[in-house]
Amino acid sequence: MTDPSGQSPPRERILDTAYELFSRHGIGAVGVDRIVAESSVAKMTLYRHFPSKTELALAFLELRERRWTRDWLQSEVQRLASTPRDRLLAIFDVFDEWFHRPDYEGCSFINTLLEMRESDPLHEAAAHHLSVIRGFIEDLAGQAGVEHPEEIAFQLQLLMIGAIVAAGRGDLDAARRARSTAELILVQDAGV
Amino acid sequence: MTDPSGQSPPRERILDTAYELFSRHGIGAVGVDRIVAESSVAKMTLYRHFPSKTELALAFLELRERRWTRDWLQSEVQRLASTPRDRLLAIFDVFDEWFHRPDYEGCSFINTLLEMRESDPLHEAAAHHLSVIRGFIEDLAGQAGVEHPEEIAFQLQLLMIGAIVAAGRGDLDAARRARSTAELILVQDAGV
DNA sequence: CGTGAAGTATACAGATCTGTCTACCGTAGC
DNA sequence: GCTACGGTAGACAGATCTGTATACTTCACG
Repeated sequence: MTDPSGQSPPRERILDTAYELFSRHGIGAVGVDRIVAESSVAKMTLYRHFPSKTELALAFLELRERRWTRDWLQSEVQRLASTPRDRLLAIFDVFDEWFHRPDYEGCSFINTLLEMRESDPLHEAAAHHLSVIRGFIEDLAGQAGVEHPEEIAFQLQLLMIGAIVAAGRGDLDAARRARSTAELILVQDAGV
Repeated sequence: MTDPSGQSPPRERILDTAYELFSRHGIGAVGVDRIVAESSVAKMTLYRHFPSKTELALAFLELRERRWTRDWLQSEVQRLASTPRDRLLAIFDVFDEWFHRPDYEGCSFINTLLEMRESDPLHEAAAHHLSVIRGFIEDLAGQAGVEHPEEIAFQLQLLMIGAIVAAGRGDLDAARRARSTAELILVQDAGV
């Protein structure tokens, strides 16, 4: 993991630094030079491991999916609730905690999707990572035995995205409020 | 309006061009030089009317509120439906047409909110213009006699924002689908 | 007239960005 | 010991961006 001098290997340091900076400030707003400086690495080393900034950003989005989507969101949802149905609602409890962090950074997938033009590989990648999240919700909905898992997942993700943007505007209680509409959606499906 | 040679005054041409480019490509992605070129104006003329690019972008957001929020969204909603309650739902019909346009450009307020860092005047301005839209929805909700107009407006705007981002990802039917949850929210309020 | 304001055309300063090039260093493995 | 490779340090090319400076034209208005 770490070499004798106590440092992680260069590729790992680069990606870690890119993760911190890209997720906090956005991909476009962070230059390669800053990543090089803050990861204490030579510029040539970065370009040896990642042929372009775009490739580095794609690796960042992959890492974001592992750390944010899987190791945080999915993991917390499963920790907080035990039944699939409760877990669908727990998404909004997890979001509530997230929004209230003093260093709330927003969703890199939404930010990247909107920052990059269509046909940009980063735009496509962000869209993909968002659809992975929807797949996760759809799985939960399926396990919960709802009538139309795809539809439920779509509607819940609308609320999640709306809440994330609202939180970026300063509505820190957006998740708590979105949760009540999420409940409504689940009740409605059960009633059909 | 137009001078003898058939051209609008320079300030108007600049703002029109900025409107087209900023709303389609985002503020950060469009340089002052391109606006200068496409509005057939000298660079000094632009900086005579707008002291900085930020001021020009603020004027663009104001214009966006007039053209998009007032002259298009509000106007279409009132044209399509006659009762306040129907008008709340008509928002999503108007969005449906919007999303299906081949040149769907997204919401400049959301884009700017996420593109600019907090404390940036453009971030604040975008947040303001979004709250104006929520005020419009809240007014309609009040006229519709719902129990909690502020809450209804908040929830409907969550759906609107979620649908706009989903449309940016390619879900062109996001508005039509969001509409059904909007109906649910209104029914729920009526039932309390 | 003739004066001053507004517009034009263009060059330029200064910053920043991505990506490349060169020269050097340390070390692991043969 | 030598070689090959990964990393370092820093300069640099070339593009792009905001904003300014300069010199010329046009035209309304007193």
